[in-house]
Amino acid sequence: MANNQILNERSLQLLKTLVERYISDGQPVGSRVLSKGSELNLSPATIRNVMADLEDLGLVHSPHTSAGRIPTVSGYRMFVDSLLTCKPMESKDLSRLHEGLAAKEDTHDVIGAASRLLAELTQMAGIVTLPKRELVCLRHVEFLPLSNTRVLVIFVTNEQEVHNKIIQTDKKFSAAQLQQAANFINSIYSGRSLQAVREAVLKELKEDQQRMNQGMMDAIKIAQLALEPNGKKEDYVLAGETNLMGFSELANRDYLKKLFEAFSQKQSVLHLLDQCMKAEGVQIFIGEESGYQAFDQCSLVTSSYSVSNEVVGVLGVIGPTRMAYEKIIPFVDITAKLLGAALNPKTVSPSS
Amino acid sequence: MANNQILNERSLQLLKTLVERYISDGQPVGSRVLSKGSELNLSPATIRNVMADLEDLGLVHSPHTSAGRIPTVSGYRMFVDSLLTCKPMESKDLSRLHEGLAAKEDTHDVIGAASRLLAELTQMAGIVTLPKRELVCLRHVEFLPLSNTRVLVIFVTNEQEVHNKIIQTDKKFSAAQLQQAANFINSIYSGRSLQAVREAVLKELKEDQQRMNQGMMDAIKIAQLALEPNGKKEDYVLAGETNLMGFSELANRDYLKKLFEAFSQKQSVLHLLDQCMKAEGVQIFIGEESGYQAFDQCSLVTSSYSVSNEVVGVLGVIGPTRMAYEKIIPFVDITAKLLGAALNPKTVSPSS
DNA sequence: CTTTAGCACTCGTGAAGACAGAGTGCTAAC
DNA sequence: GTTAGCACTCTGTCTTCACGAGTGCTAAAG
Repeated sequence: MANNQILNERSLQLLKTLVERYISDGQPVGSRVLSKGSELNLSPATIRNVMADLEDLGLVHSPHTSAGRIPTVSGYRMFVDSLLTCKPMESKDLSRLHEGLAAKEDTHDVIGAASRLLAELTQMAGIVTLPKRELVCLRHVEFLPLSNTRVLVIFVTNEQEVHNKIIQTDKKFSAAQLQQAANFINSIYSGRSLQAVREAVLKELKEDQQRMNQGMMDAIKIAQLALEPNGKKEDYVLAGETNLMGFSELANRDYLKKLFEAFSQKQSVLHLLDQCMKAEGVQIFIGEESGYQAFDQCSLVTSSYSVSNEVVGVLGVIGPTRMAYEKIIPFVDITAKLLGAALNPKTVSPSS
Repeated sequence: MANNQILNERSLQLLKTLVERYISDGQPVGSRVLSKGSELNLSPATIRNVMADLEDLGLVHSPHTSAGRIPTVSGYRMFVDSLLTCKPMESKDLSRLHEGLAAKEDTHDVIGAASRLLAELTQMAGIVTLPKRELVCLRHVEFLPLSNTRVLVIFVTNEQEVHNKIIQTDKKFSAAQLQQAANFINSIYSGRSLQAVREAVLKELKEDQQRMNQGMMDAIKIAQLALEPNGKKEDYVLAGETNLMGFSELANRDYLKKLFEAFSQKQSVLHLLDQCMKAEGVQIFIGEESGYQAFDQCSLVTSSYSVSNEVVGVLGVIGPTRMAYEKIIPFVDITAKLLGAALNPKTVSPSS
């Protein structure tokens, strides 16, 4: 009965116009409007038959007997995967995007700007993960003594980012000793990616202990502690969450609460975004597909972004399942590319 | 008619129980419950007379003819200022607060923890401003060359905080020159408050140009740029905003949207908190008193917090006007003191 | 076999009316 | 000054009713 064969050209065409119609109006679509709205000249009665088939296949459903149909998650999925015709971005938006991402000093500022632009131009929520630190080059490191055996580690990556953490060493070092250690690390490892440095340091620790003097040993040990995968996991910058409060389909107070709690918990969002990181190109979660209750009324359109051909983060847009996918998808895609470009290290300063 | 004389002991007592009752039940309070609920043995009819007086004075009002009374902003104000009997904190909460603030490495972690505790223990929203940087001691500064004439400035304050910014110098410096400049600044100014350093630097620039060699001049100039009041204004950490979505009096979707927009705009919130900074001790804004539409359904209970007897920030709780002031006020007060203590610089490491 | 017209049926919405409950203001008595 | 009593008012809830929209089914037409 629910044979796929039944999905002939005509049914698909009707599903497409139904979804488009529902996205633009937000009302369940009845057979009458569909009859007039579609190119095919079919009577409402015929359409009703087709709709019944689509309903059997789980692509649409009726909120109640005498309402029109609305797409189910599978319906949206089919629409997005095979029926959608993307619209090019409006040039107004494109130039807004360009100017918004230009002329930002700090990486964090660029990320924040991207997030805000995503929100502003879609009128939904924008989200951008901070670029993965691992793949970024070490430029300079600094160790400062705190009380007892605690050491403040500052490292500068790429051009402009500064990170810091506090480590516990197993013995007490003076400022001078730490300075020396930092000099040593800088001279050897500066310019390599953090990941590469960590691996090199671990290798040193295992293999070549004989060859080194005490100072070098200390330096390596401190470096090893400093580079330990950070407790602070990846993070993201969210913007325009409040836009989501305007959508009637998300208007339920309890649901909104859950959603916003998920945003501030961060953890489930990060997990979702992590999945998107693996896939190249635009990735879409529709409604329940995300697997998180808090998002089952939302869709998430994401794309990973890259710096020097290496995927370092994800950005996206969160909105109600009823969103204008045909505009959002190319928009997210382009924004990801522009962000990657904006983050690309500029002419690196000569190191003297 | 609206003579203050009319506010005799009994009226005040009734206003007090009315407010208490309304705070605990959330329902307009009628003369019958008030008659039973108050110590004074008065009939409902008498109470109605008193209520009419209170209404004339603008301390209570009726949502409609046949509902009870609810306090107005002035009513709350009078309650808070002269009628309130504070309850001591529950020891359970107190110990939760102690343990929650202890054992945090980073200043930012402490602030975050404080904010989360405020939210958790009150079931409303907690807010804490980052400590003012101005009054904090410079410990170490570092200059790194970027491309062209841009210099990355890193400074470490107190024990554990690291800040950074990028400045434009008027000529190009080599890494070595910058290193020298940093050494110079560190040796002279380390240990003084940022504000003091800025003043000293400006003074040097104006007065003693003759006495210095080129290197010192450069160092001072760079320092001056680095210490320029930062574009990044003060900031705050908010927690538990989502708790606010649970209150029926804030349940209006448009209002919630405005409120959350104000939170992410930050600017009006910062302005409010700034006012609280000036006043010692607990400060309260009830409803419209804040002067911001977005908060006219909310109350804000704040207290400034101090490090080494110097006010450096503000913390507080945001909730509906109908909140348990008698518990919240001492709670905010104590939290502020504990936060101040937790931020107090511990035994500073010998700078050997 | 597919498409269409016709019709009875269902469901949600909004207006209108009835009614109980809560609380008031006023008046007159204590 | 305080209280009891009473008429009045307003809200919230429930029911009823009519309406509109849209369906599913059946039977006729192509």
